[in-house]
Amino acid sequence: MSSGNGDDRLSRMRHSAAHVLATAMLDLFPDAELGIGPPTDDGFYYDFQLPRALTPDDLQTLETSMQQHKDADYTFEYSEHRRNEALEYFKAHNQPFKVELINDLPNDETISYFTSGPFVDLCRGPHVDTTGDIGAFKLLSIAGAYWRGDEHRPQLQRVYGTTFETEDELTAHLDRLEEARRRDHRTLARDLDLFSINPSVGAGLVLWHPKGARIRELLETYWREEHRKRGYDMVYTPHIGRRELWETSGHTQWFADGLFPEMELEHQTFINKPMNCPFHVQIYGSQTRSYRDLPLRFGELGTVYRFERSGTLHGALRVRGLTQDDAHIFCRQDQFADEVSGALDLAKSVYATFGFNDYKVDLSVRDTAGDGKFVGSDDLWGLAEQGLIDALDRHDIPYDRVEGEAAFYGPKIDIQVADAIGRMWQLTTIQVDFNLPERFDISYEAEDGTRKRPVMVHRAIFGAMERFFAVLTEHFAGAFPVWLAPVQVVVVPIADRHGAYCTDVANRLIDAGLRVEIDQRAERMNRKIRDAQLQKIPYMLIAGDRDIEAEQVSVRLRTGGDMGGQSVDQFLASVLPIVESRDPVNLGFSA
RNA sequence: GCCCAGGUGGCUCAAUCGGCAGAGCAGCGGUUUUGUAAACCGCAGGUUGUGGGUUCGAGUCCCACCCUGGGCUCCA
Repeated sequence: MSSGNGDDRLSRMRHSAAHVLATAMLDLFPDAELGIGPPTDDGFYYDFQLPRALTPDDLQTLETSMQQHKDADYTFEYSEHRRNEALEYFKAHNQPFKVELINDLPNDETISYFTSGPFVDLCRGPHVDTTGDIGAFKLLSIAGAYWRGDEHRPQLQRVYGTTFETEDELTAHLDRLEEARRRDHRTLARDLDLFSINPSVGAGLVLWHPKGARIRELLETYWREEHRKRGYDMVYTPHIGRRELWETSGHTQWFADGLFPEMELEHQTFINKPMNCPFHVQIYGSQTRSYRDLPLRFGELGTVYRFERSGTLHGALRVRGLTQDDAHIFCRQDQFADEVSGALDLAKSVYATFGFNDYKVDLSVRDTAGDGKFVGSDDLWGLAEQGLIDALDRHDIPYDRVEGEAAFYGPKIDIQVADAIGRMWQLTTIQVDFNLPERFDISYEAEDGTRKRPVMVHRAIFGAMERFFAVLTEHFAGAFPVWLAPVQVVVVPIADRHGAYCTDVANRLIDAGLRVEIDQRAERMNRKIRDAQLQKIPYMLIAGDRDIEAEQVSVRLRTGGDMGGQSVDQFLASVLPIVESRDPVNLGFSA
């Protein structure tokens, strides 16, 4: 079945390829039990229960067999069947998963098969006409997957593959996968000495090395500047706090799975904070607030700890200790749409700074079912949702409404950005919360002298420093913009006798505020250039006899190319403006 | 957590049937003083993830644990 994936020709091909994969699998293992085999966004998979674990060699065997079934050019034939007949057929063929699927189909649903040569599958279609119409295909990987995504059900072996109309398109897709591997932040982090994750420290806990830390510091400075401009006040709060605080906030109830174990100290129980909000609420509550004070915007780069299951950890993208670029805005009900709008504005401005030109917005709301996953009254949820919609409309931002994905305390806007090779990353989240103010009983004194409840907006723009840094690393493939590059310039003396001149050049650049290294190693210039290239240092300034004679340096860019001789002042005049403007791509020279 | 695949100097990898743990890069020492992506010679570097077991003998076989990776959202 391909619902939700479109019925276009490519999806039909992929869905059909999944059937051919199952055909080949039954050749290899006649006893294979079939799960499901749908098309996906860029390929297809099929799940199987098999007598033994698949090996990478099996993929080759399966591909060869698939090619034979494709060449046989079987017609995909559609047929309809009565429920009893279908149940008997799949029972007789020892396909318990198919039997379960049929049993779960609504009574009025038509039960249909698609037959292609020797293979019959319970399937709604659609398919291409014949197996020969499946384009260029390739099997990619084997993975475990629970039947119906439920960890309490049997685990099947999933084979992933992909299909494109032509060999060229398939090759291009495989090249994209290769490009993604080349950009992997875990590899780049080691090669560029940015951060490490060390089992003796703990899984999911990031150690920032000097170069990574330098980038983080620059990101944080930028973040603080942007927030101060927009009326945020910075706060700091501790890493641990009393458990009661989290009981009040609801985290011990609603977020229990994510909490690190408790610590007992002098008859009090503490936990590592999984979120910063209760602390910020305490700061709000530390004095009587007037309607005139609102909105109050408290920002913090707050490090929180969340227990993530070991299998879900991934480099710096998914970790157990993360620093949220968090803020909580306390405002009046009539202000919160403005505040959400302001946060959207900030997000757009931040994306532009990093060259993220494309993004997608989800509005996550409650299930209509509700089913006890959410707290708070219907009225408040309705108000919150309307405020988010108003803010999105004000920016003319299109969005998808996602039912059931709201936070337990309120609806939210999530933004995914597309990186340089088109992959989507969830960064920003903006959440309205009528619940915490209630639970912590915070208020402000209104114009009419009554006590009123403020509304809280939680929001993170980068999301978390660890994750954002990983995304940037992959987005830029390690070639960070000049303003972020840990080392912006390396000065390369051609021979030892040029060392003093190079030191002088480097000092002038450092005085101008650039991050500079001199490569004084007893290596040839070619080697120094190669190493600087591999470190993706934006500028190499080379100086030998000719340069000293002309009181110049020879400029080389990491993008390749000798820019020729320049005076240090000329060089600074090209580079300083792009550092100042935080240009995401420009190196300041036309190559 | 679960399934599968892995874990051998800092990194990338080798080691036949269970029989002396090896190479390149990085590092260190020396020689070379160089014009736009890797100079040359040498040295050092290991409790093979951890713990246990089998064996005359374990990187290799068995058990447990830890960590890393691919997945566990797409529902005929």
